[in-house]
Amino acid sequence: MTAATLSQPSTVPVQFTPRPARGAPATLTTACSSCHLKELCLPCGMSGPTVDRLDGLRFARRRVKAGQPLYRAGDAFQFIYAVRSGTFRSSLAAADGREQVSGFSIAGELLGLDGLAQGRHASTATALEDAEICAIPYDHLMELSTGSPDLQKAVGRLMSREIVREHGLMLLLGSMNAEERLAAFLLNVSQRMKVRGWSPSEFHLRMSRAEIGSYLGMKLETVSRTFSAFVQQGLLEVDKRHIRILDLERLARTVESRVH
Amino acid sequence: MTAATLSQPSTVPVQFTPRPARGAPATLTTACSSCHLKELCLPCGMSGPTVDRLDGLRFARRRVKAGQPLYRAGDAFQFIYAVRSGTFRSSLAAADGREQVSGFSIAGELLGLDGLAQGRHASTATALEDAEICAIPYDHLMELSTGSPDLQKAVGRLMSREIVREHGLMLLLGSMNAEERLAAFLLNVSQRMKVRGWSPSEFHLRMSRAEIGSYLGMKLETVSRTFSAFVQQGLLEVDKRHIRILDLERLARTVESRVH
DNA sequence: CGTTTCCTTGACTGCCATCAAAAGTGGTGG
DNA sequence: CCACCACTTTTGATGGCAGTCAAGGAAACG
Repeated sequence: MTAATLSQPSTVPVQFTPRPARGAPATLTTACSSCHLKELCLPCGMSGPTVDRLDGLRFARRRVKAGQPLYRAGDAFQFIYAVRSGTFRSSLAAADGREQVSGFSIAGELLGLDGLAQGRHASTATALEDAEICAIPYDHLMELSTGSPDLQKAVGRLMSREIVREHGLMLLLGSMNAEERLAAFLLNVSQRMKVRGWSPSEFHLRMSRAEIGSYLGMKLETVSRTFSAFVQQGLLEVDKRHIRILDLERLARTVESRVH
Repeated sequence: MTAATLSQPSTVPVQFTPRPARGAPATLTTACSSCHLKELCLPCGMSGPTVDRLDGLRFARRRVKAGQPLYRAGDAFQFIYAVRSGTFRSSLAAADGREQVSGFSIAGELLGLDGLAQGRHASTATALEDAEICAIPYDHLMELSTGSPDLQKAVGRLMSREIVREHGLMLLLGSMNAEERLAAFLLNVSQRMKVRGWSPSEFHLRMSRAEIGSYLGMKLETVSRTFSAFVQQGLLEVDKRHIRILDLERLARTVESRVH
């Protein structure tokens, strides 16, 4: 529920893209059932036979170089993308040119679902480091799921998951102060690292202070100051973008420490 | 992308509700094709034959009294709801008990899609005035759409629309000041009124200043002050919850007037 | 008619944005 | 190797917007 001028990219000159195949000219094809990321991409209770069914779906793999867009706001919606490696930043542009980061995606996560509503992507997704993705043709996925209630439900859950994710961000943006925001961000990153089998207490952030700030609704200086405050409180060790969480529990309490 | 503690209602004691049929014991059933709201509920390019197909779907109508919940966070997800009349407030609860309004729904709009991801609703929907809704069994809708690519796509678009809506709210919460927020809110209400054939320049708000503030991420006093400021600037006439927009265009410029 | 809830307005405070400067980092080419 | 540049990050000083606390009035309710 916001002014149309904010949420619609429709005022932007349409950039229809029969996109020059960025990266690989010959696209590899892969099968989901043999992918080592399958529990991450499709964790919504998809069981054996349903995953097998997914193998009817052959999709393209593509490389995206650091700084390159995977898709842009206004691009025609064709694919949903699964990140195989690397990190992406999704951002929204307001009518006046302001831009805001709306999310980060790492290996095993999906992006691009926002394009379905309008037939065009509402956001721009940019690689923060060299990355590799699976491009899943949405039409094809729909065909496959016709007649497969399981798959159909799984796709629905994927979309709903995105809605729930944004719910959390709204809570954050609407009612938290700087320390709570950054703590929530770090805990979230930590948990996603953990799910992937990487260390939940020590990781390398791929995004700048400014990008974190844009995502969390605060200025880059405030992000930096808040990192420093956490270090002083003994919660973190920070070396530029390398983070080590020293006291996860106290960090978690920070999020809920609305004094009032 | 936020801490799990924020977005998950899973820490809340499960409130499974074989809900006492609130309202009507005997549920009326209706057909979509004869509903005067059908262009509002399902505006995503659903054409004649597809709507006819919807008529295989018979669903319950239910009345909800002002102040009563339609569903609560944690309730098992069964239905998506179409508002026939009245207004609903959706709200999220953080782990520490803080609550935040995540949206308002008026006649012709859908709600409840957030429950799909977890099989339980993530938010609570409460009637702000006496209301009437259609409860559409999600399982049944899925069955119907199996074998109907059109209907399937339409459902997908509905979900995506919700994602895009939340995008707009994120932009608002992340980067606007008080005047911009309230202006964006009023413009949004105005447009939704217009779509429904009601006056876009004069309407009655069903929610309190506190609820508007919660939704926009500001305190009720600030909402009140900002209303007063708009009145002084000659943008609005305000009589409690009755609003008349005097200068829509200048109000729209307010939203984009990031001085910067 | 009393009680409660909602709204408005005022005074003060505090958090974070803004402006500014300096140090650190990485890449490029002489 | 080092000079040079562009960019990121950190830290300090200051100011403004909105939060907080408080009080009074208006409307709604039982």
